[in-house]
Amino acid sequence: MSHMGYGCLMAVDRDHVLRSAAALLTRKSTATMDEVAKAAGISRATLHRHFAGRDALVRALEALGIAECEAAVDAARLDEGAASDAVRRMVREIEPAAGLLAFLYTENQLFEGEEQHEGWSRIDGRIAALFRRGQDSGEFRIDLTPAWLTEALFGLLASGAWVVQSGKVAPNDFHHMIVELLLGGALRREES
Amino acid sequence: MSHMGYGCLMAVDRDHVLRSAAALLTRKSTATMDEVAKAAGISRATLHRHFAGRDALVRALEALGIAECEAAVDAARLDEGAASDAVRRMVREIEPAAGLLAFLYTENQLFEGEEQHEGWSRIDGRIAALFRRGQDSGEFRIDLTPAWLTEALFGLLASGAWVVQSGKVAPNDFHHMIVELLLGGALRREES
DNA sequence: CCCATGTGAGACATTGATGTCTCATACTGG
DNA sequence: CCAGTATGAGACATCAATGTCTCACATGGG
Repeated sequence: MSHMGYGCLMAVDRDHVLRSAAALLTRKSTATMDEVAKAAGISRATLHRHFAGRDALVRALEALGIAECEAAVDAARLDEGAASDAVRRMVREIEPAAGLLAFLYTENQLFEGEEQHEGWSRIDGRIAALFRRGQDSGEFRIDLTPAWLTEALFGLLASGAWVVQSGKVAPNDFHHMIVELLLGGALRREES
Repeated sequence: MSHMGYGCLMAVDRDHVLRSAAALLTRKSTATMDEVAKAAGISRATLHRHFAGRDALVRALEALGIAECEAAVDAARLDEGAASDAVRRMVREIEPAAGLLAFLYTENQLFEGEEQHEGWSRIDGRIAALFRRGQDSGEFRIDLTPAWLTEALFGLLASGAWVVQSGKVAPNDFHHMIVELLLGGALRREES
């Protein structure tokens, strides 16, 4: 059926375009629609048929980022085992999306007055709940609020993505850098 | 003398415009030149007489940020006393400029191909040297590189500025949040 | 074979920000 | 009072990105 074929093809292409745009905008956040189209291997006309304008593209990327974040949070099983292990699993799962996250992180600074997507609130809530669980179990310190720890996590993910992209640190160190700084800090531990 | 008066007045006004622009762009990084002018209480023509274009304005803001950072680093006396105390002093000194830093932090993501200002390299180097000193003295752990700790510090400063601006945490908690997370991490300490 | 549909290429107008210019006005020092 | 100067207001051109449209081509199914 033409309708079936149409829908499937569009979906596949749309996803491919979205991935290409994410990869490009992660590196150059001011890329033109022409550049985005070229990066995806399609013409600007076709790009505009998929996403009616740059705004729609960014919104779609935001939705993709939210979906990947939520999937990562699901896969990390935040309510199982030690809270610190859950944090490690989460960073591990979210690492492939760190570049996209970094792009959306700065892009969100533009959405000044507008309310942010509901999906972010949900993800923020789930991660904050994990930090709160760690505090209740005595694993995490209580003088750093869950809200701040959540924000700091996203900030460190963005910083990590950029510092890896700039070549200052090896991609393999990404997970260790983020997790160890977030959980353990820079000070040397006496124990262990 | 007209020349004297001219120079002095320009300098004062220029600094005032720069501060206003920094305050506005910290909140709305995409503000128009008209908005910047209005925020400074001058006309767009006069703004353009001080800074020939948005690019020049951003460069001037970058120079201001570098100057304030360097002054903060100087005032913090990074090579005196315990490294962790030096970090605390530095964050304390740099806190007033955190908003401007956050703006420049995202703005630098646009300068893709271009080489960054030499001033940043100097500041990065001085801060990285502090972390290295802390490692050499056994105060800091050695598995987190000074380069990463430096980048993470700037990332946390930007995150802290935004989270305070959004009202999610109190401004008074800024210093404690940044320093304690950077130095101690989220895990509870057994000692002390 | 023929038609439908997606696509690429390009022309064209629009829009928003910006750079530039002129002119009238207010102030300041001599 | 007068000259010099900075300023504000606004007009105007420019420029880049974008939205929109048309047309030709290819491909795939009936």
